[in-house]
Amino acid sequence: MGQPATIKDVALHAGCGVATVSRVLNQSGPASAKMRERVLAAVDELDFQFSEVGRSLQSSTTRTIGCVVPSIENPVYANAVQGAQEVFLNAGYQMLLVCTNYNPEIETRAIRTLIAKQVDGILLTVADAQNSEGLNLIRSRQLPHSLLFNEAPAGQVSWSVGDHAAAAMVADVFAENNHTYTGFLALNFLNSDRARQRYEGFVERCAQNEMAQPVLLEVDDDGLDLTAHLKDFIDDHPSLTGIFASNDFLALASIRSARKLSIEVPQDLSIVGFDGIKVGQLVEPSLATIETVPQALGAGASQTILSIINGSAPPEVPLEEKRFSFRAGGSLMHLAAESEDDGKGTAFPPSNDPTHQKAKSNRRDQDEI
Amino acid sequence: MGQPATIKDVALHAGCGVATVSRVLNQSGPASAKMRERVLAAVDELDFQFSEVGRSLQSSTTRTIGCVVPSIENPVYANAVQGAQEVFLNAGYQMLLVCTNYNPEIETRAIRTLIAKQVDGILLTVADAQNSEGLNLIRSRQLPHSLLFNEAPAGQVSWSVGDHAAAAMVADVFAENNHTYTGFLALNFLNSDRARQRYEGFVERCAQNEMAQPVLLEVDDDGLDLTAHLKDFIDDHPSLTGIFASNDFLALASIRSARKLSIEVPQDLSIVGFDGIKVGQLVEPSLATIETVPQALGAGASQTILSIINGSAPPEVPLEEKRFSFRAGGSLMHLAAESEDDGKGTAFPPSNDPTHQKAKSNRRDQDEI
DNA sequence: ACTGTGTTTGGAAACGTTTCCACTATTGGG
DNA sequence: CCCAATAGTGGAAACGTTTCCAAACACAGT
Repeated sequence: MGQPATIKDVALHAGCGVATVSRVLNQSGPASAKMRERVLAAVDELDFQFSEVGRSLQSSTTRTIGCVVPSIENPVYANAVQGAQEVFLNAGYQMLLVCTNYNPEIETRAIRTLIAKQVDGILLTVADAQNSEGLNLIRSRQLPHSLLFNEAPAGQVSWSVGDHAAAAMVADVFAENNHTYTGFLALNFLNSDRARQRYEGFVERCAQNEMAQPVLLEVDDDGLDLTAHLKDFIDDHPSLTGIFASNDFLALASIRSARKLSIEVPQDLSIVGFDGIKVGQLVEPSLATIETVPQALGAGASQTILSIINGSAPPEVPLEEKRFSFRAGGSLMHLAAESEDDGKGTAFPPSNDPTHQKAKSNRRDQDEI
Repeated sequence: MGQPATIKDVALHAGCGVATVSRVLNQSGPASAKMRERVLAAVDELDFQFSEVGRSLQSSTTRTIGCVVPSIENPVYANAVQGAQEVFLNAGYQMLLVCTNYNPEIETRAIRTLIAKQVDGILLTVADAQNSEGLNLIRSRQLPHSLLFNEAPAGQVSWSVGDHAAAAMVADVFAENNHTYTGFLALNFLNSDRARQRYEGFVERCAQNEMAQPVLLEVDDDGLDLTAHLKDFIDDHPSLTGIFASNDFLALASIRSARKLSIEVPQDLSIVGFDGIKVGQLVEPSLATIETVPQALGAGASQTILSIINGSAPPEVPLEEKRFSFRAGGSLMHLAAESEDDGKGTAFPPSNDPTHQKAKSNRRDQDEI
């Protein structure tokens, strides 16, 4: 059998018109028992299956959603995409996935192709939400869509972590633990508006907490060897007691580099990460970090799109408190009240990590440590 | 503007026939300069873009590839999918992604839908390659496809790690380090033919190396708390000196559980993982593991599909030696030649991990440790 | 001026589906 | 026994594209 059977072949085989076949198979109209049987037999015989392409042309709907993210090597995006995929699949949609590698050109081209393929909606994380050609295309075609991880420009919906506030929470945590001199460690600072927002949130709140202005350390290579960078950084800023890494991998790499430099974490240096990836809880010391819920964000954004498509009420974006929380961990140390530059404070008992403990900005949840 | 413009609208606007528009835009035939200009102006005016749906119907090609994997939360699959996606995108194809969650029913339904959508090829990792309804559908339609991570049944191509041989290498490594009593730790043993093959390869080579028959420990929950399991396991088999975990997350979780039970890794217990995920090198002790190249496998499998589509020569699947290697790490200890059950052997210097070092089956590459 | 060549052009069919509409049986009631 | 409903059926148009083919046109050489 060469080409797959079409509805015409079935009609021919069953000795009826194509309309009848369509009605029987879609149960969309009357059909005698006799006809139904003959059609079903022919379908069975020919191994017939409707072509969604023909169907799409006629119905101008493809049951397909586009999904554009920077990368799925990052477990945060992987989780979000997985959550989205699941929601879509349950609703009878499949997902076209494009990874842009933070490259705006790929981003634009991909979105253009998705539009040409007439996807019913697009879920996307763009490099820069303020200035995205692809996003403009989507908007001008009024295609159902939702932003994910991007802060929405105006009064638009967006399923983002709340990077600004989360980073501010990190500043609070540092303050509660008497850290004054901190650094901010970022990768890909230029390409990502998310890293920038974390930086801003952190800096602002540090100022409010009367801490020193955080020092920015920007690394460019994706490799894991931060040792040289870290050494320079510490040498230049010897009074530093804590580093906020803009994601957990950077945080883990910092811990490892510190170890190589004989800097003890957390005794000599505290590290706080961002994202809350799974392995953070498996390592020693466990990683203090901002825990996020990427899967829930992905699922929520998908539901937003689905509700736009079928005109139902879109889900509410949860409050910030539901989107992130501080996860305590052994990589952060509580300093003595009068912070010393070289402050070896209270020993941190190993393997003591009250996982998933929340910090409210104005309380000191870490007291018992 | 309500509905998007079609080629007819453009023709009308430019005062010509649709054939001319098609020729101009596709540069697929002659057109006078005047006509070209008018058409281009109309396109600009109407913001016209071809509909891939109409095009697909006419050309019976969709420039879309289906990709079916168990999950992308697992970084191994995430890497592979990313590698595949990149190759496809460069070749002008987009990728429909479905995650099956190891559920054969979802797998079958997804493949059926992909076929209906007339994808030009399918890249897939099935739960059980010997017995996959979806795979049979694909085969009977002669759709270009390639297996990924599955061992191919007969003389078919398959981009797999070589689980059997890789697990055998782990047995060799244990033997070279004088471990005799080992255990095999698996998650999802029932749903995955990959875990089974690793187990078999490990068991067979252990026998060849005159080691004891490995003890099987199967865990079912995806949570990270192996402590109870591990305690029972060690209590039941006190002579155990090494555990082969069927993936790196399990290995890391084991290390953490061991720490909670005051079992020192590697002094009291050696752990070897499988996959070679990035974080394995960031933790202390660093994880001894089988390093794999998921991205390369994903890319290779994609190229296989593309070459089937356009009739060119398919790429060769690399030799097993290129697909995995042993990565030494601090979680594996070299025991004294006469292995003792409680053998506290030579101390393992912390932070000594010759990363990415290969072990040939018949040599003792670990000598210098 | 007219034929022959070569270049542009547009009409129409085809791809696989759904759906409207008109047509033919079938049935029930008078 | 006839008429009016009604259930069942199939032809045809439409969706947006490409491509075949015939028609129209321009132009050079006689």
